[in-house]
Amino acid sequence: MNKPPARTRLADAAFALFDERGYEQTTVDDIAERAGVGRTTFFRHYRSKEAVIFPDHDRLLELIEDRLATSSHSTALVAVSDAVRLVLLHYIDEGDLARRRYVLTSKVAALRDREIASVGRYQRLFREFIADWMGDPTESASLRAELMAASVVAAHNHVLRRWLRGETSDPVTEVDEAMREVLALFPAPGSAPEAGLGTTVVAFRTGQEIEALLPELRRLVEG
Amino acid sequence: MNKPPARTRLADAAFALFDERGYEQTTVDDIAERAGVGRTTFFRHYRSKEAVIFPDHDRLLELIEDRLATSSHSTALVAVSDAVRLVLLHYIDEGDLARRRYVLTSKVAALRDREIASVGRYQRLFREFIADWMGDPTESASLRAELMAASVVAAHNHVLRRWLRGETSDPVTEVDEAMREVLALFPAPGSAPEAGLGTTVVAFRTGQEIEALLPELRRLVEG
DNA sequence: CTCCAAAATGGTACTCAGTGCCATCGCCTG
DNA sequence: CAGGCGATGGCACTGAGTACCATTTTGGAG
Repeated sequence: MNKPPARTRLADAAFALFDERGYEQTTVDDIAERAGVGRTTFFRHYRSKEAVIFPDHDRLLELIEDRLATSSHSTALVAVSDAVRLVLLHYIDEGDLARRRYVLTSKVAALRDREIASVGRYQRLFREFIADWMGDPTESASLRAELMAASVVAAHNHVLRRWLRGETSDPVTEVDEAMREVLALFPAPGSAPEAGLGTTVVAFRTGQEIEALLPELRRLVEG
Repeated sequence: MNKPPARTRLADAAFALFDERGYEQTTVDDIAERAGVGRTTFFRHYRSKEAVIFPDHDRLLELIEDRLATSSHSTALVAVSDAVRLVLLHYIDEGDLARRRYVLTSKVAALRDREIASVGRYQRLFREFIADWMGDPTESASLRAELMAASVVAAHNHVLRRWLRGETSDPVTEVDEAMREVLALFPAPGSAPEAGLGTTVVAFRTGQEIEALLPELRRLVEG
């Protein structure tokens, strides 16, 4: 009966203690002691106390980066959807562990902040990728890239949280739907004018009659 | 010639030292010493080393909360735009200080994370406010609230960063424009049908003639 | 099985952020 | 002058994270 490797024992001990006493009330020494290991060994396996809870955040970043890298200009949006699905699937694979982490991050402000910061890095990747893809250095394009990245990440988080809370049993389908909804918000650049297929939607509020707006509408449509 | 208050001296000393040696290379003792005060006094004025750089993040949160609170159902979106403008104006008021902070957060990962976490709190406020405003507990509405909040915050950050980098001299106009663009992404639910005062016009870019769209436009306007 | 080298481990001492406590100083008021 | 009060400074403590070194364990190669 071989012991499980130290890394695993440490993670188990950490989560157990966090459940028992709370995150702040648990010291690294406590964790190491319960894992039957020296304090030094803890820091050798996990960069920090927080890192026990978010062990493979870096790997996840690489996963996204790789998926985005292997895409052509025409498949960019597919790559984005794929990358998002990849992240979601990673959490689902973790199963119970992800849910325990969620409980912790919901309670402990420091951990919530850390999580948000991680998400910020994902978002940055998406933003840069989308901006590159658009290729248009215009300020308006840049804003659109920012909005799109934010929406993509928000959609993912939304579905992920639903799954973590046990509000859905089919998160993958849901995230695909959510991504479709997000991408629908942002008209594919160039596709509408050229083919007459795409749809650009602009909404504003006014007191005027529809007929009074027709000239402006014509301008919008006919460019 | 009275000295400026300790709080100010501490902030000055901190920024000066961060510029000279970098953030991590500066200890709280260094800051206190240069400010000519005891270490205890530092922590009395700023909760942490990071807090010297983000002093009124809490006040900013309250500012947003207050502005959102003083709004009726029909002025919800105005409140959101206002709150965003409020935050932007706060940074602009800070002037050079905000720019120095930006330089720091661009260089130091820990500070960038902290900043992102702060933004996450703003976003949460907006998300909850928008969700309440929509009132619709549907999963689809919930997703839309999330997307909208993320977009609102992203738009603000986009313009703010442009101003911080000196890429615009009229950020307020830009943020208003950006907000209009964001709100245009999300068709206002129920606003058109209810009063007959406001008119929500939706313009599609499409291959069809405008006249062919009139029936649909009427339907949207007249509910 | 033995021996050796590399990897993993444990211990110790250190820096630094952050907290708690208590004594002190300056200043204002009655 | 006495008393109070807020701001300060010093001091000791906890706990995270780092650096270094000695020791043990492990996994091959012979």
